[in-house]
Amino acid sequence: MAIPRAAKTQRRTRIQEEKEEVILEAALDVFSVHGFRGSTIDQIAEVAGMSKPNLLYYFRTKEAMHRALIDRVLFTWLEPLRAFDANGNPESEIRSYIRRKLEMARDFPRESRLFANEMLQGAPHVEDELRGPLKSLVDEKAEVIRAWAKAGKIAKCDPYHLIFSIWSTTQHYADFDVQVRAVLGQEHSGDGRFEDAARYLEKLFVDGLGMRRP
Amino acid sequence: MAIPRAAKTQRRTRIQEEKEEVILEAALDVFSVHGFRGSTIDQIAEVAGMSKPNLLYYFRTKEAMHRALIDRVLFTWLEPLRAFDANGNPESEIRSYIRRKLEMARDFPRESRLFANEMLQGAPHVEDELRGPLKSLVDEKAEVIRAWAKAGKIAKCDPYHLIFSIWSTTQHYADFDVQVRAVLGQEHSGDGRFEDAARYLEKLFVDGLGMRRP
DNA sequence: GGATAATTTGACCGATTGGTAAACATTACA
DNA sequence: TGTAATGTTTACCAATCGGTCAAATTATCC
Repeated sequence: MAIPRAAKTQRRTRIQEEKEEVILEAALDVFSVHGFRGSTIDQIAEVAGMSKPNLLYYFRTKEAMHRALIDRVLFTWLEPLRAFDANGNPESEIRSYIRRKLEMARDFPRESRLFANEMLQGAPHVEDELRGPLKSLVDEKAEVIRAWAKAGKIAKCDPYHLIFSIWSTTQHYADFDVQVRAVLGQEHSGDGRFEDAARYLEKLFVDGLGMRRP
Repeated sequence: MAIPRAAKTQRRTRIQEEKEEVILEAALDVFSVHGFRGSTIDQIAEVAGMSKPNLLYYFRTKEAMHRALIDRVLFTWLEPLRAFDANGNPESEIRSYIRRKLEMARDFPRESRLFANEMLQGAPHVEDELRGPLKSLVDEKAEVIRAWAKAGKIAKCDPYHLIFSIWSTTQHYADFDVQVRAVLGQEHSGDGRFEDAARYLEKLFVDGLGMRRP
């Protein structure tokens, strides 16, 4: 008797772990490009190289697949912000945050697009996470930045909009990759644009925080 | 005999103009949220308040509707960049460009999201426009910025990444509106966040271009 | 090796998809 | 006002959608 998701034995089989991995990988491919509504189980099944009913054996619904994907990605996505250190040097913290975010845009563009799609649609599946854990984390880091400004370590600025602008500029290189490539032309077809962006953005934000002034 | 899109007489009827307007308005509502694949003709028809076959009388296919929408929006969307004046004062040009882009994010968020959706999907419908007209316009304005830098009016910087960063930061307030609202909390439920963003971004970029240094 | 549980698949279902045909209603214009 | 063109709707189509079911196959463990 087939009981999906191993309801009988609480432990997950080796096959389960492997197949769920394959499915989520395929789902990331599809969802990140077409969004939730625009993606079909058949598409994902084809990318995953298995039959549709087989997919539905591991994830009972399309929503369950999307949910699992979002949950997994959400945590690792906030990793760089979490690593933002209150005790560190402001300039190097800002620099390394930008660098890390750009590396993620370069190495995990699908994850970035998955979130972008979700945001564009009004975050119907993750609004709670935004208002809860995300807001808390941002509030905490905003307080750090505010404290730096109060201590005279950096110029005064709105910490929330600072964070927004770092998010948007870095993720832009993942989400709008086609546009960036089209505008830059084929001479930047390698990963050079990420290094150029890193140089430009680090300078922009460091100067913007007045950390380079005497 | 019904011939779609007035094939016989070349002129467009009053009714045609009105209905096509209504349809494109509804299509913008739907496409901007769900993307091309995720949107259905029935959805658009319901928003437009007419029957599905009636929609298809004016636009023969879903693609034709999307195409017409993109074409119309594309032109007005680049308006602010076109207005960027080589003979103007660098600081005020940058400032007003940022302000204009933020106003568009505030007043035309659907148009912004429509493009964002298209970019996320790899620009399957507009890649030619990106490589052609868009790239030309950006190349032209980039040259202006480079000339300013050479003349010592602003600090040296990569003009392409400067433009990218202005695009991304401003459009962020349209495309990621849910996230911005969630993080800022409900006390910023009005349009105040746009004014805060304008203040922050103008300062960031003006400082970044060294225009405030002695 | 055999029993038992876990996995996989083909056939199928009702709902929804983009789109059509033709009848019906309305408008514009002589 | 008559009539031809334009506009609208009902009924429908084949394809695809998310998802189910039972049967077949494979892995696991004693």
